Amino acid sequence: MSLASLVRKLEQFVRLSPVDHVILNRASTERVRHFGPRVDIVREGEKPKDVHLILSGWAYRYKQLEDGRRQVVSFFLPGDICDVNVFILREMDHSIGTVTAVSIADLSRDFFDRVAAEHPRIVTAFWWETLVNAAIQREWTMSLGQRTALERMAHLLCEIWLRLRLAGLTQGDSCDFPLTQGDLADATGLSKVHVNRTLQELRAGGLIVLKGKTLAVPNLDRLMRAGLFNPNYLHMDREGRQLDAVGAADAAAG
Amino acid sequence: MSLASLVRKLEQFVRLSPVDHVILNRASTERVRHFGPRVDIVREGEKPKDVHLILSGWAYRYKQLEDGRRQVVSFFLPGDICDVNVFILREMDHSIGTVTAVSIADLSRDFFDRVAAEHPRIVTAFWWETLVNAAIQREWTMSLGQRTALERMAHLLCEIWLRLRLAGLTQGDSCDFPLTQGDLADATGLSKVHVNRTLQELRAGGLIVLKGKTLAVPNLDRLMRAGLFNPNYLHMDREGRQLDAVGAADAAAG
DNA sequence: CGATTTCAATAACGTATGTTACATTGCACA
DNA sequence: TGTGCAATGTAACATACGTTATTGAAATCG
Repeated sequence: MSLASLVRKLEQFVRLSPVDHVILNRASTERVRHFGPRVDIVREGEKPKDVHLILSGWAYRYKQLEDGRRQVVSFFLPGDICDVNVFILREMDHSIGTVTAVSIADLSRDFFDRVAAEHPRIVTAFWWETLVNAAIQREWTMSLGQRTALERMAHLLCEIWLRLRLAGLTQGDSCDFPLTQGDLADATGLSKVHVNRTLQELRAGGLIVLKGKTLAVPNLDRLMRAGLFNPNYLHMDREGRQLDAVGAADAAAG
Repeated sequence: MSLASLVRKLEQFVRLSPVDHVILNRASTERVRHFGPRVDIVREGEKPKDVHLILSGWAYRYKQLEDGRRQVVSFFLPGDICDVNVFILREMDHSIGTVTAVSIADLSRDFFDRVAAEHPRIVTAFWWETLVNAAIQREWTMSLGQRTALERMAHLLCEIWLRLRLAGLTQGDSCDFPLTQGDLADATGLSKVHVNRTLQELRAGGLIVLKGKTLAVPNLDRLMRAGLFNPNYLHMDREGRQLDAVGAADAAAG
């Protein structure tokens, strides 16, 4: 639909010039594609051709073993960029599939070359995106290696919540939440049955309200404590600006 | 000691010019520091100031929970670069510690700015490094989420083996291996006891010979099968050049 | 609008891996 | 050249989570 989420997110970190806005706007309207829900956008083994910018909808990156075991290795929310500069690699080592209907803009190699030469702020912003995604992946490693099922689930929900909030996609204490328990199982490395048990436990503790495709987080602090969640790895701050300020601004705006 | 491993590795992917070599050589001799074994180089919460290039020795990145649970999220081998452009972030979200004695070269922000402007090959090579590290982190997510203890351990050993080989640090079918079972436990998310059981099982199957600080892999193919290891994620190939060619060249040279 | 499939919920039972404890080996250093 | 501490090895026991199966509730669709 729009690149509002991307701009909102990047501007938490760097101040973009009016020209930068024009550049990003053009890049995100030129080559747009639409996909249905539960469909593959990119398959492991393919030659990466473009960088994908999620304009709307949810998607995930996943890997699969020959025997069918499947791991979701990251989620893409609106405003996320799949992988800056992937096209220098020969083939994809993972697949990307949609959760909901998704609109993406394809960013070409040329686009990046031009940006690199002429728009240093955007370059910095993209490096920020790259480094944060790396940090998220490390935190998932931490979760899968050390956190219990309950902690892991709480942690994941906190992360998604904060990322949505940064993109301007939460309303008060609730948000759209299109993931099934199967998706959560693939992302947390738990069985579907145990995901169900774990969600029940979070509900019983009043930590989440999850019904249909809506998630509410009545008390983020408590959920964060349950997930041993330290938001530092999301690097949602510019010099002199704290995470709380972001949240407060959001609350005031919404 | 030297940047031979870095250059060897990068040149598997891009062909660097003589000038590029000079640039890298200067960068890696200007500001060198030495550390003892089992020491922290960087601590979570610190302001990142430089990018670190490992000249010699092994190190790891790790994260820790308040109650002490600890996860190694990646290993650094000679020739590895810790995180291109980290200095744009406000604070480290993880720590870096040494396994053995380590020599590192600190690469400054200025260095990257100059390289970006004048040495496109090096930029491409650094992007390759960045993308491969991201792919490795995803593969660890896969391992921790889906692979059994045995598969996980076999997979990790394959990965380390191939990375060492690419850096020119294997001799025939064996290599230095300074990790303790405790390190392996922190990296695989298993207990030390189960790491021991798992190594015994790999030994019993003739998949590894691990004694003292030396690892031998008598049959890489079998170890790869045991770990459900697909080397694609390491992207050890340039157009028209296959992984096998790399291995063959190495065998011939060694 | 009924038919069909997907998703969520729950129960009974199984197991891979964790925990605690202690013995043994190896290696750094006095 | 012992002596002490870290690393490895092993056993007995505990448990968090997986597996299989069944049911009901919601979406989805012809």
